Amino acid sequence: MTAVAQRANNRVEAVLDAAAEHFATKGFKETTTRDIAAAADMLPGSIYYHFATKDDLLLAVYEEGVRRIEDAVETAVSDIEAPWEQLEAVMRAHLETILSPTAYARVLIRVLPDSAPKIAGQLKSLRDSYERRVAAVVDRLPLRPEADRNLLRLFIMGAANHTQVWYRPGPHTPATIAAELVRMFRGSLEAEAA
Amino acid sequence: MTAVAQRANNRVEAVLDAAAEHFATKGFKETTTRDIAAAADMLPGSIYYHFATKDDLLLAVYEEGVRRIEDAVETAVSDIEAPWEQLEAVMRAHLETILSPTAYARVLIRVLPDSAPKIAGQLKSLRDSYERRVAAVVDRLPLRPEADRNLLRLFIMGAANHTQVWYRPGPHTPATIAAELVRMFRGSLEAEAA
Amino acid sequence: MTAVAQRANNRVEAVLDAAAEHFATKGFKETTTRDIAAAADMLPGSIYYHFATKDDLLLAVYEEGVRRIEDAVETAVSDIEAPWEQLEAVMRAHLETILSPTAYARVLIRVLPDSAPKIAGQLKSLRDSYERRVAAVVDRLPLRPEADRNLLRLFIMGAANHTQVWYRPGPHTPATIAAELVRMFRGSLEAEAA
Amino acid sequence: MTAVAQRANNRVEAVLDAAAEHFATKGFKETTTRDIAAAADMLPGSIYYHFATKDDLLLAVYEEGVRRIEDAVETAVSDIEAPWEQLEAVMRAHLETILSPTAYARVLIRVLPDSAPKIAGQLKSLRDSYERRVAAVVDRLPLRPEADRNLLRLFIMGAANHTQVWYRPGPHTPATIAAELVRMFRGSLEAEAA
DNA sequence: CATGAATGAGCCTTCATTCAT
DNA sequence: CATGAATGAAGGCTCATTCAT
Repeated sequence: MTAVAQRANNRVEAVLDAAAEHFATKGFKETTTRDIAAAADMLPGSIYYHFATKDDLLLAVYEEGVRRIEDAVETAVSDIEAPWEQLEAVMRAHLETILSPTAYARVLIRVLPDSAPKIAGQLKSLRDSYERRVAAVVDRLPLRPEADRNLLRLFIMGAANHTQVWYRPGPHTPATIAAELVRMFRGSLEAEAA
Repeated sequence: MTAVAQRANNRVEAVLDAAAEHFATKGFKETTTRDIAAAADMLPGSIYYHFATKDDLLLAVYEEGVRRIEDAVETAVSDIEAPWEQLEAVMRAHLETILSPTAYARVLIRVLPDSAPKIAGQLKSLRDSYERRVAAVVDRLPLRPEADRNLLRLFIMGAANHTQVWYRPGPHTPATIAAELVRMFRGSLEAEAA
Repeated sequence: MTAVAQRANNRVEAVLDAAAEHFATKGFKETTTRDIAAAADMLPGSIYYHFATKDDLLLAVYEEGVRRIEDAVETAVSDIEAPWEQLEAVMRAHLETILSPTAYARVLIRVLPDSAPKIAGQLKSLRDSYERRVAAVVDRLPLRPEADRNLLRLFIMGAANHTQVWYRPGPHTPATIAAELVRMFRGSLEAEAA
Repeated sequence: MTAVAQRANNRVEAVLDAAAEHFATKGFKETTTRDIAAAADMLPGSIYYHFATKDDLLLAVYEEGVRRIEDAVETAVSDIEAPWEQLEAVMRAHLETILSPTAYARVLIRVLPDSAPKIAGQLKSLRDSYERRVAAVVDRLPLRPEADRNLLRLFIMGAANHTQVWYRPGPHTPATIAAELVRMFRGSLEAEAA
């Protein structure tokens, strides 16, 4: 990569970082393109050299967010075989990602797809893509016959994402929260060992 | 109440209903005062006869929303003594309220307090007020010693509120969801009977 | 009409007048909505209370322009029976209208339909409507058999509209120009009297 | 001319061709410098290596347009002596040029001088230069004493230029149109042979 | 009580132009 | 010669809010 291309990438990334940060913190509508430009140390019009519309910017942030959280999850899962331990690893990676100061994945939770009606469909697809990855892990869990696997997934995701509202650094860490979360469900739902 | 005052109230309520509906469905920023006026069958300026600002409208909706959900919970809890059954009743009332087409309480979940920075503090207080009511019910649960009561509450609320994103009328109802939700946690956390 | 409605109409007309004046003089793209607002003694946003878009404004001006020039032509033609005299009357009315300081009809000639791609079709329809009215008059002319009626109409309209580029008040008036114009074509094209 | 200078000329010509094409088709304001750059297979900034401003580009196109149409007219007129036949040859050359897909001369008709206020004077001069050449031909016509030579010229030019609006390839060609046009005026205006 | 025209700050976006490389 | 990232003024449009009636 040439020095020029390097710098170019840096600027795009700077814009993207700034956008992610603002979207995650204040919301999509609440963020102005001027906010983003200022945070990226650019002038208002300059953003549009790199992104055609504000919607496109959100889409790019979403894509990067999904890439990051899927990567994190994939890595976490890679060398774990036991289903419940796998779920815990996933939740730990999930929480670490959506609670990290790096904003991309936080946007996935904070900004609802219909904040940008024109691209709502694409945003939903991105969310779904990730959700399916998590579902695959849930699907491997050995559950008591009467358990509703679908509800389990929805409850767990709801509980996990809600941390974004209340979590502050303190005694609990993403890791301990993930452990507790999985433990609570596992206790009632795990199939009896044969 | 005089007939005139009655009519006045009707207009205020019409505005409030319209605002709640739109806030719950599209979000605060995404809703224009014109949207609300049109839905209340008024002209744009007329809203300001009843409410000084758009923020005030949101505050009023929040207040009404808290009132309603607290009422629902209070009623649900009133003649149940057993702690876990009480929690289930609370969750049932909670879900029925935030999933009901009547929009007030839905706004509590959908619209984050910092959508309106100037009144964010007041909005948070209102949310907290309700959250404390639920906490009181959680506090009565007999839990195993190692269980984290605080996390339990946050997980449950997260899981419950998340229904707003995925719930569609179908085989599950707020009642069955509440039952499942409480059952899952109870199984792992309930203290052994003496 | 109430006094209020009267004032309202006045404001709409003021906007329309200002828009017509600017469109006719500087062109559509070259005119800013701020120009129009200033000329109508309003603030930039105020125009949008009356017209949804700048395109709509152009459409309204076009409509009024067609209405005026068609009225003028209709009146001119009404009590004349002789075909060539009728054509002269039409051309006189046409020239008086497109050269008058009142700008509406001038816009029809000056602003091409594809200045506003989204409404180009509607603008063309409006032009065509008028063009057909003129064609009806041309169709009544008794011409030598070898004459091309269609070309005649196109030449006459071209010559007439071009006055907008060169005409300045002076010895010639719309009336004398119309007379000359028709005379030039009539001499070569009129069918021999039986 | 060196090979380098040759290539340089090629680039200038490419820009000019692209500009002419776009100005003629969409208008001056409606064309962006990016449109032109793209059509010339360059990057946005590169145009400015060859032309200082967008206005300069228009000026250059105008100049080339005048050069071409004057050349065409000069050639057409060169070996014809009879005045009316000369006029027909001029009109044929004129129409062929302003209707040809090669865009330079089309711009002269399509883009009004005050599209670019700063150079409007120069653009008008260029137009006038050509107009005078045509006037010289009209001046040679033997006309009846009462005919207005000036109006004749203006009518003819108006009718001819208007073809740009309505002409589509079909039964008529520039040549047949020119013939008809001159015939129509000649019939009424030609002085009686002595 | 309500109106509805008007406001004006501010938003997203465009685009001719610049300039370091 | 050409690049391409960046500029910054300006444009069309939105919308919470005001106010005379």
